[in-house]
Amino acid sequence: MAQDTTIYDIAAKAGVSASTVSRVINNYPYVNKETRAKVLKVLAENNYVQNEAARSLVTQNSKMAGILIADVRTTHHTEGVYYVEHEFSNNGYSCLIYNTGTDPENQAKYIQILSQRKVEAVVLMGSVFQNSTVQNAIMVYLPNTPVAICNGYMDGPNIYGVTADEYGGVMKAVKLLAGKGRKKLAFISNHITPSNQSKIDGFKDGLRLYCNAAEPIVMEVDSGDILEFEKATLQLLKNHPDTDAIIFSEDYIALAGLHSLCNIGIKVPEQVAVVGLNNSKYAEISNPSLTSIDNMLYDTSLIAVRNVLEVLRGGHVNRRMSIGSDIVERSST
Amino acid sequence: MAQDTTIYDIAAKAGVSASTVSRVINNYPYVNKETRAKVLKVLAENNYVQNEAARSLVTQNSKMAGILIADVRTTHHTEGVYYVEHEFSNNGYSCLIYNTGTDPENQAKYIQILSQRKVEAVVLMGSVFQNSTVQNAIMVYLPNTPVAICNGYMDGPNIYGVTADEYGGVMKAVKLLAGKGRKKLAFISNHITPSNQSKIDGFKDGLRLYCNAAEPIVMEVDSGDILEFEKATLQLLKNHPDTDAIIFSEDYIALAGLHSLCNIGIKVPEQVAVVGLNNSKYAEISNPSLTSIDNMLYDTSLIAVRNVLEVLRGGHVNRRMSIGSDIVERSST
DNA sequence: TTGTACGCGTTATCAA
DNA sequence: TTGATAACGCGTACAA
Repeated sequence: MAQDTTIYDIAAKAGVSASTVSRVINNYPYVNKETRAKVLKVLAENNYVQNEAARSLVTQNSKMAGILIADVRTTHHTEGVYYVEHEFSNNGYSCLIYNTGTDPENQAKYIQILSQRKVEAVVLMGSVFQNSTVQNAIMVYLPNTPVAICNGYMDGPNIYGVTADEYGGVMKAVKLLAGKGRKKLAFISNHITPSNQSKIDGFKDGLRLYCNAAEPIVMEVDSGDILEFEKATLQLLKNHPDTDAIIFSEDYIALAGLHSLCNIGIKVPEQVAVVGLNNSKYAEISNPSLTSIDNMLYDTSLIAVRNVLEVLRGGHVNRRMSIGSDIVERSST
Repeated sequence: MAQDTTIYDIAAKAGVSASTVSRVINNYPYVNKETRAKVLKVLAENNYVQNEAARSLVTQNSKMAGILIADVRTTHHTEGVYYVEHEFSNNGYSCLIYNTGTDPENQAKYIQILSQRKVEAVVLMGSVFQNSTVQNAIMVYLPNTPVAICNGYMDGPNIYGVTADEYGGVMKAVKLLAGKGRKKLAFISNHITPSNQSKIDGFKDGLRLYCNAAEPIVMEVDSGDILEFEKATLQLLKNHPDTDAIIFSEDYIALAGLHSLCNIGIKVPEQVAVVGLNNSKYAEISNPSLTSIDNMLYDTSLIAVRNVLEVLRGGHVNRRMSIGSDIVERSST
């Protein structure tokens, strides 16, 4: 905040009224050509910029959108933030971003903050936001604001979910591994979100279908420390030495697993096959490169933004969308 | 935007005036205890939330900060965004984030947008923003707003730079490699930013000091495609088959290099040592784990925010700060 | 084609 | 301790 020049200052210097200045700024048709030129000149000379707070107040639209993410550092949704911000930006919206953590109460707090900031649309990055506390906060504080949730679904007249079929993706991975003769498959997951739960379900159902209903070995490790996943991998092999394939709930932890396997001299994929999930950019440059289930982050993110933008335009959008999820085979299987 | 309840609605329901409601909301002292209780009750019953736009307009402070980053997907500053947002949030500020790309004109455009949104502080993530176009835009559009630049420096009364000593960090790496008997060192860099330039300078001066002024082999690859860096690594070895150590300007491209070396059967570190830069979380789980120069992203990000927050509090802050940069040795050297 | 007057939802200054 | 009233900077009927 400074010695900001207002439309009144401009008006005075141009010898017109404030409303005329406003008309010029907003490209109103019926303004005298010379008047417009004169005002534009003064506007430029003074580096005038509109005060968005004032504009918002009278027009009742903030041209702001909100992005909520648990933690930009650790979730693969980080890249999604780029697509979402970029698309909003291209449509004239500025994005407020918040790292909310995984606690529903805390997440709900940010829903309220978004309402306070009068954002016109919201995108929730990831299924961590798929919980009743958040759902309720939306009902109370943002009942008329289109809210999209990436990789999740919640019931609500203004909530638009778009999910990747991770359940089916993991099943495909199981099928692939079974087809390659793997007998003893395991699954290692981090923090249980709805998304991770459906991956686990896909794993179990996959075993039933493709592995003669072999007993599902599933490890859940709820930790932010990557070392814990290296330990878990080793522990898994200690408990089940005949494991010949491991599917991880995320590429990042698959890489950690790969690292610990390599450390104890286990050959990948000869002895143990490894599958990640996200198809992140790190999967293709790891050693060995990582076979990964692609949960279509790019597509789900983009569809999420476009859905809320379409709703803002008054269009109709399906409240629940899902897209297929493929597997990208590389050297680790 | 909806059927928002205002302080007038609350006032009416509580049987008091709007100003009293405002006083309660803002915790003014001289309000009758029972009046306050009554107002608070009505406030809660109606899920009242303040309109920030209106508040901003009269108080002349937006409680918003701006974060500019070239591309959250591809710069290692992504993690910095977390620290910056988190710290701002803890101090009551909401963060507007924009992906600006590397074109100075475009970056400057966002400076203007930030001014329009009346942000109270700005953090620029990375030395890509260290250019005269941005510097000038700040002078014109944000002359009184504290601006911090992470890993860079620009002259200006309200610009606060904090850099890691990457020059010295790379020199240390050269020293380490020379100490291990490496004779033929090379450096591969991506897009030339001021930061990358100083890394290259450190490389050259390091060779002069520790490698008997060996001729510096430097490759610059300006591409967003990671495959180009794999190719560059192979090309380097073709042109200089006796290369026995490569320093990369970032971990991510070092990992790509590692991958291509591995692919053609070159042993790391036996035949070629590899050093990355950033000390990212991927360095410790790669195969082999990656020796990396730590440019203190956590520290520089946090110092950047804290500097602008301190300025907002009226405190004095050095406009130019630098912190040491260490090397973390792992299996790749 | 232009200017006047009012309102957006708050906080701040007065008087009472 | 409380309530009018006037800003904050802008957009927009309405009148001219």
